[in-house]
Amino acid sequence: MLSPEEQLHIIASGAAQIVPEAALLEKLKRGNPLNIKLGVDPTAPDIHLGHAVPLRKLRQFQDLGHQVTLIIGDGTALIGDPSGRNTTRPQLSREQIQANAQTYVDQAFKILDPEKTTLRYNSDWILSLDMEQLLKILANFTVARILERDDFHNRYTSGASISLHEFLYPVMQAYDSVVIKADVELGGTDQLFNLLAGRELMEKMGMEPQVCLTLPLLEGTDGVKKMSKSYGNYVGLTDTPSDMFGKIMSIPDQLMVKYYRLASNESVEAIDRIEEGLAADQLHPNEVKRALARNIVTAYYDDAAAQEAEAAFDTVFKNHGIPEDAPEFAADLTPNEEGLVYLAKLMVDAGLAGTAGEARRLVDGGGVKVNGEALAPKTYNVEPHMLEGAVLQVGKRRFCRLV
RNA sequence: GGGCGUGUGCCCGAGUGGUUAAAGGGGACGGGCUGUAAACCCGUUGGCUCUGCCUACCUAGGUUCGAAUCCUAGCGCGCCCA
Repeated sequence: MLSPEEQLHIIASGAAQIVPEAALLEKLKRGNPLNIKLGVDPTAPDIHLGHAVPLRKLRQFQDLGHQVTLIIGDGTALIGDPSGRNTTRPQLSREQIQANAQTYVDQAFKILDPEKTTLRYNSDWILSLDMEQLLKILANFTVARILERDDFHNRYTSGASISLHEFLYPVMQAYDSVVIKADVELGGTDQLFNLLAGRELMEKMGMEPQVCLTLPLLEGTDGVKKMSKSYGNYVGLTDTPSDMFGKIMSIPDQLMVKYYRLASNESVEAIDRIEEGLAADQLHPNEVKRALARNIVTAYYDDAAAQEAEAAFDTVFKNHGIPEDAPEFAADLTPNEEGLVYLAKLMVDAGLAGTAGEARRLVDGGGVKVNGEALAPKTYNVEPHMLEGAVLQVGKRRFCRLV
């Protein structure tokens, strides 16, 4: 068992803020397993590394001997978290919520230790509250307090609508903490208000308040915007090992340590050394990034998969070879009257280009290769024998084997 | 309910009757350099077997030889008044 101070060092790694840190140390010093809470909205069916950040932090707590309560917010989802929104969220149907929750849980247990995880659905207690109980809870909050929230404040002052039920979201999330008697609650930095509401409510209801731990938002592979499916800059937990490896290799160098802390399985001690090594120019960034990519692939698959992914990566990008798992396409090589095959259309059919015009432009830009040989500009029609069993390549990463 | 304004390509944003498939920027994609990073340089960015044709500047009509540009109505958005 690590000392409370050592535990705190690990817990604080990568965290944005711990409110209040002293209280967390106090709790750790008692030596009992703490109850760590994370509430999730069952709205996002595919999880990516960004969603996984708090899950990884929970896992660290588990590895330190603590217990986790994962709350599926199927009750609060009926409200829809107004965080960061400037409009009211659509309310999801019960069936949709149920399906999303299951997908989420399946993926979450790739990270969490099931032995130390309690799974709760907050509809169990939220939807059975009677009016008397609800009023008692609501009496602990003031309108002014709730309006302090940035998003509510902005919407209120700008004249946008706020439905009354949205006011209840932070209250219900806070009530979750009361029900499960949370010691610590995790969330993104945008969740701080909700987490603090939990702290306040517990205190007002005569309980020891929870500690709030926020985690930074993880930037996506572009290194600028937060990781999100809609920005197309995400690394999905169910991505293939090769994709996962390649996407991680493409992140900007400055993000490597952050990814290590928030998205990898590496020990905090080792990450501290890597950070120092990079700062002192003693470690080569490319080696560090490779190790990071291996680590993350290993976390979601295994060692062998990581090695294969790295080898495939080298084949394509270091040795400019052709990957073994290139998708195959049964091309129609029937020539036209001139005895040629219109390549631009074929590329569209094979999924290598969106339109024939784009394919033509790619050819003109020198981005299209047949068996590793770049086509000359204007080569939109080629002789059929050139394509038989050939490998078509667009750019560095798109391949297609014709069969 | 009344008044004013605004609506352009993936996004922002010029253009205000005629070489306009629409300046400029961002993003994205391709090439070079490299560590598939960043930075930098170059190119592309409506569709089509393309020296041409077709479709486009919110939608529907209209004026005109000719409209993204003018007119009318509708829709969306913004501001002001009630």
